Amino acid sequence: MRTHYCGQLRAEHVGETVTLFGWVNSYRDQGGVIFIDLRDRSGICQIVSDLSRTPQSFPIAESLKNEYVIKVVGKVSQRPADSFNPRLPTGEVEIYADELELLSALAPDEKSKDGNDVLLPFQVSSADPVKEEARLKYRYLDLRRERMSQNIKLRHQVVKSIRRFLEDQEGFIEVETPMLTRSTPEGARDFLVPSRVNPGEFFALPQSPQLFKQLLMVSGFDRYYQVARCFRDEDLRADRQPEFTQLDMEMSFMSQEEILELNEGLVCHILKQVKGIEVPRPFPRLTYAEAMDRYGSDKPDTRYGLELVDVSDLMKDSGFKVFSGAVASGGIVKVLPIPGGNDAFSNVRIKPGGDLFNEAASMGAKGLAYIRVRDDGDIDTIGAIKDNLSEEQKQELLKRTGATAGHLLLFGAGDAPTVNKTLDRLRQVIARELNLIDPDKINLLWIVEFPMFEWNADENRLEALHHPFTKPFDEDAHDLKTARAQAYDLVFNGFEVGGGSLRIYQSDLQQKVFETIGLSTEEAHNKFGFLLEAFKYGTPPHGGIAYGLDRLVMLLAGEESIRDVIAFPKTQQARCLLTNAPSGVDTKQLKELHIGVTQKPKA
RNA sequence: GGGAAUGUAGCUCAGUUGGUCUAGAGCGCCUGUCUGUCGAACAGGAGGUCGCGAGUUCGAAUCUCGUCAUUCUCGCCA
Repeated sequence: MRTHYCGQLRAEHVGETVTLFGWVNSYRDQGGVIFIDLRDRSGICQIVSDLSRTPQSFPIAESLKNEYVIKVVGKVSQRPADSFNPRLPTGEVEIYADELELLSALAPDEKSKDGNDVLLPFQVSSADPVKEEARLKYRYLDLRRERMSQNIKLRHQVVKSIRRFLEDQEGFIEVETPMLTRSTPEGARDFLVPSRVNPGEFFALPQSPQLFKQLLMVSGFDRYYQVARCFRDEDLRADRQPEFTQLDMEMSFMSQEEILELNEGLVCHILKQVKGIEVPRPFPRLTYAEAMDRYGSDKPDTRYGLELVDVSDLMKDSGFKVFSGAVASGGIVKVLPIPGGNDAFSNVRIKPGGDLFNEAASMGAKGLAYIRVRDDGDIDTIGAIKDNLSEEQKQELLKRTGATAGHLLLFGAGDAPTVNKTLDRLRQVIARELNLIDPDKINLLWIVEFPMFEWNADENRLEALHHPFTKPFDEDAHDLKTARAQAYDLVFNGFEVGGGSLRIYQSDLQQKVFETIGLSTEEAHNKFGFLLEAFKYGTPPHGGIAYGLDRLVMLLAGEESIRDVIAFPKTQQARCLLTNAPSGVDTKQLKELHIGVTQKPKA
């Protein structure tokens, strides 16, 4: 029976006989004495087998290799003073192996000639980078490595601290909701699951437990939470997987203010418990309008400045047609002022074909105008701008953008969404290049007062920005088209880690919202009939929030992809390299499900 | 669906304008030496379908086209 984890042993254990189990992390044969670094999930400790002191374990010690699984029984000893290892928490002690038992060796390499070679796809005990393909194929080995092991343990700590806070401190009740549910309209594509029992019909995997958690409020649970798996069949990104985890919450009888306050408490609790970090409260807030104005984004990274400046009014009468034309056709002109940008960014990079130009173009910008402020305070730019800028306009521009010698001003001109997207992107690219981002900083802020709706040009209609159950501010309810929603997003260093809203609980208001997005009563009943029905029987005012747990843990772990905080993630092609899912299935299975497939699966 | 990067030994990479490349290095692996190492050291050794398939060429890791995989990204997605 194991008596300790490897990483627990300290000087206080000297003299005790311990039994350890673990993997050989590294192995150093000195001839007459062999050192083994034994690893388990808690850490590493040094095992010694000595020809003179522990002759009975020596032959086995000699036969060990990295990643063998062994059992060790031995006495904890103080290390000789000159061989302490300060890099290991257990570095003051070592265990003399009275007994060594090999529990599991490595299989020999098939290509080995004498059958002696063993082969690991990559080194477990080293932090050297390994290509992601190999890491995913041999994920169980990748998870043995320090980095991933830490990340998964951190994830556990985060979830644990969430449960403690919500359950013990705030009285939340965890309720599970179905994984087999019905296809939801709006939003992302569903993963469908055929029903054998109901030929021709399909379940959908939940994109989120949204409707169920509202029903739980109708049921009177008052405070619900769930660590919920969600599924969306959309293309992947570094921060998007087809299955991901939300911390899902819903509360009754609380105002937006109260909900935000409780959630600040939650997030602070997590940071304190997991990282030992105190974050000042209340978190800063930005309205959606202000965030778009100052940063061009509803999830701005506020760890650095580089704020945008709207100069539409200044440029509307400009002789430079790109600017005046943009304003005349209802668009805007905004500036990204970059201190020191004059030296840092060459014209080649800004002009067509340059990387900054390409960044802008990828977001839909047609061009990238610029002004350089020289050391003597005069400006450099293309003739078309310079010739059409009066001295007053020039001075006003410099004043408003705060531009001084050495500044580079990058301009976005056109429709507001494109300008904002473009300058938001450039802002991020440039901040990274100029090292303006302090990686140790944690900036949390709420974005509030989202608009209820957003124009969908493709479908030529208004669309709910959050979802159609979001409650407008009471004072805005008379004109829903322009109303602000009681919705909020939590932004963490430029990532949206959470978002939620108060929900509509009056059917007449809900009806009006459906009308506004062009949803007929009949359609609404087809899609959400069960929810609307539920609301007939006494519905508490309620609201909630959902956190992207993977993103939150990613940020806390300092990783750049949620794949690095998910034990078994998918590749960007939505495949699992470990199990080789998805795969074709037997025609027998398909027949039972009443499914015909028109496409042959990949071999 | 579009754009981009990458793919050479188990891993990480180098490989110039196509020509001693009969493809190298570090780590790992194998054999050996060594009684205080801890990124062990030292000596020796094995290990390659240059992702795959066509093409150009006297000659291709290198050029062209296609294809597959991994990643980033636009669209998409809250």
